[in-house]
Amino acid sequence: MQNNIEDVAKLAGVSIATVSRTFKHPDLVASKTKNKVVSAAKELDFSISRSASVFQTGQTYRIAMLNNDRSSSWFNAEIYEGLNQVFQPAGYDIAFYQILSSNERHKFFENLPIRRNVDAVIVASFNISRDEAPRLHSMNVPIAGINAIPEDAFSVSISIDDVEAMQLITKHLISIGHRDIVFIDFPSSPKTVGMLHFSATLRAKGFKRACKDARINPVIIDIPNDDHIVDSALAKLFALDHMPTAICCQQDSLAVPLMTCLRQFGYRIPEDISIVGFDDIGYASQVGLTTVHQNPKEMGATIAERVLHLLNGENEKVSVKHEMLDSQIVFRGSTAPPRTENK
Amino acid sequence: MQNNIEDVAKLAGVSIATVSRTFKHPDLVASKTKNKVVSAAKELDFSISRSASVFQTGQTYRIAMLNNDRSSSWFNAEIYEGLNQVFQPAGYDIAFYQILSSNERHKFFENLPIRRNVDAVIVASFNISRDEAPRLHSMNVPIAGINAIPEDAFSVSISIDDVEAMQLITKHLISIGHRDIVFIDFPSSPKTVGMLHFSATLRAKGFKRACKDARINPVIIDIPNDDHIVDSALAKLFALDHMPTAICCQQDSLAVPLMTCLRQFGYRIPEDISIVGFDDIGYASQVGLTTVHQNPKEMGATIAERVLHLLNGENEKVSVKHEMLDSQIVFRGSTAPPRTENK
DNA sequence: TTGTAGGCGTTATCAG
DNA sequence: CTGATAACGCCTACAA
Repeated sequence: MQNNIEDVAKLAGVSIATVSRTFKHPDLVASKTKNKVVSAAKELDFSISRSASVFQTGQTYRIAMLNNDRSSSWFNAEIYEGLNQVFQPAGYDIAFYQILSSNERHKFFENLPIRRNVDAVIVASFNISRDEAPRLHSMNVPIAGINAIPEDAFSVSISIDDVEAMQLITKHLISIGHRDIVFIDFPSSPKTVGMLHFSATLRAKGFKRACKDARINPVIIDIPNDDHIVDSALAKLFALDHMPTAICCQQDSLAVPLMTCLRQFGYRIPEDISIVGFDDIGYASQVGLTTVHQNPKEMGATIAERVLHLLNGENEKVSVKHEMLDSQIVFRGSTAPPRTENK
Repeated sequence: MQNNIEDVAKLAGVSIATVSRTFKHPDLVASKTKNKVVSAAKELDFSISRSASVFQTGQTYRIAMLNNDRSSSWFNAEIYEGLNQVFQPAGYDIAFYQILSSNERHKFFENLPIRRNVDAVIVASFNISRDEAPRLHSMNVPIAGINAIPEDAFSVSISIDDVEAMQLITKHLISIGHRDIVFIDFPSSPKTVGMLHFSATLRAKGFKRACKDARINPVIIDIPNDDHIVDSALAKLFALDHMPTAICCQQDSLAVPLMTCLRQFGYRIPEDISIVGFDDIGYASQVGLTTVHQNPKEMGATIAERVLHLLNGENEKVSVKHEMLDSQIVFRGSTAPPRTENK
């Protein structure tokens, strides 16, 4: 049904080796021969079968991306896009492996279904444990980390400093006069204890540090990370004795709708309440949210390039094994000095 | 370096055929033998090489997803997640092909690099032309459509009725008394003329129909679909003689931040302005946006299941070739009768 | 229930 | 620059 390399060879009047070379090493073939082969291929609607060549070369041209969240989360979707941008042209496919429960996690590392079936692994935003790292490395392929720890578990890695970033943006609030600040956190649910996500913990830590430095008592509101984060957050905020003058959100995806809802209830932002987020998702700039910028798409693309170098044996091109990106705060209209200053 | 099936066979004291069967057809192997093989495999850290078995069977276990937008757009990320949810457990990887320019598009269909290299193609939210359809089908694999036309170009397809949905939600505004409604559209830019996206066109059409039926002059604002949609929209709105009493947005991703910004400028929603969107992204419920619900994740999963049936030759299980989903409007707090009614 | 052996389509080696 | 041929690792008749 599908024409193979032999059919093309026959039609072009050359050997199959020449056909193969025409596509894999065009420079080794006389251009006249090349033309014959190419037009024969076109006539027969022939393309090289990746499965066959991949099998022959021993590579798989598949990359695994490991994560414990939905592939459609802002962070993952951006990472995926960055990876794909680099890997796709190089002929690699990316398989997204979602590991939700610690049970799934255990099974995954136990059986390692990707062994021999991927050329590299990208671990995105989770911390792998002391015994999982060697397990991954036993596959003998590059293991890359994006916002993942511990760094020394990876062939290459890139991350932002969640602690520092949240500390800095909290300091910003403190600098302009806020002392009544609430941090809204998504703590680990029982289901996710010991699970992969850790940025949350680090960001809370950064908030606490900034408060401690300023001798402020850190107020932290815990809400479940589900579809009702805004309702939960509002409920807990309204339950306080008084509204804080500033709110620090774990993520923009909470801060953005929270802004809308607070305004709906008559709170002016930033006059009555300042609010900051974390991530700099597209909406943040549109609604004027002060936040910490990160660019997961670029992180994905960067890591993909490094991994590609490793796969091509160009290890010397990977000058940086572990890159820690600087925190960038983006100041927009959602923060201002507290009104109480005017008293 | 990596142990192959022969090593396992040797260690387990069986033939390679038995090892192969242990993994592919466990029921054909005596459980005692199976145990030997499994433990030998575990000892040698062996897994079946997908590349090799895939090659042998002639399948590729890769699925192509074609689209003309970023893979990280809400719609695409959701579709991908739905597809992956079904395809991943079945052993298929999904490769996302982004076709941005009509030049890329032409090249893609000309060379069809995925020929022989994918087992199925998923075409998401674009219309393929009369000559592209047969080209795709010449690959002899299932071609599936999600929000794509023409329906008869696909082996299976699923879509929502963009025209009807936008018509209905516009009617809702009209029913509660609005006659001064603006539709904010992202028309085709010169770059994307003849390109893949068509929902935009259909939604605008639905709006116009509803207006026509009510003998209202449709007011349509065109803005470029870039990173500044909210600014662009606001600018054009403020440029009107007067604010409309209701705004119809092409997508929630415009409506959500627009709500925030309008509130910031003192407009009360829904008292001063009603606003509706389209998609029902996560934020829509959080900020209380009346909108048209669609669930691309589910659409992806549904199509993936149908495609899987086709791939398994279970054609009889695919009872519905082309499914048109009902439009569902979700009424939330962003719409109310216009104030002018009170006059 | 298990073993033998041929073949899947390509690439790489080596000779010409 | 081109051709012949041996792998690559697994799967599946078919035979035992």
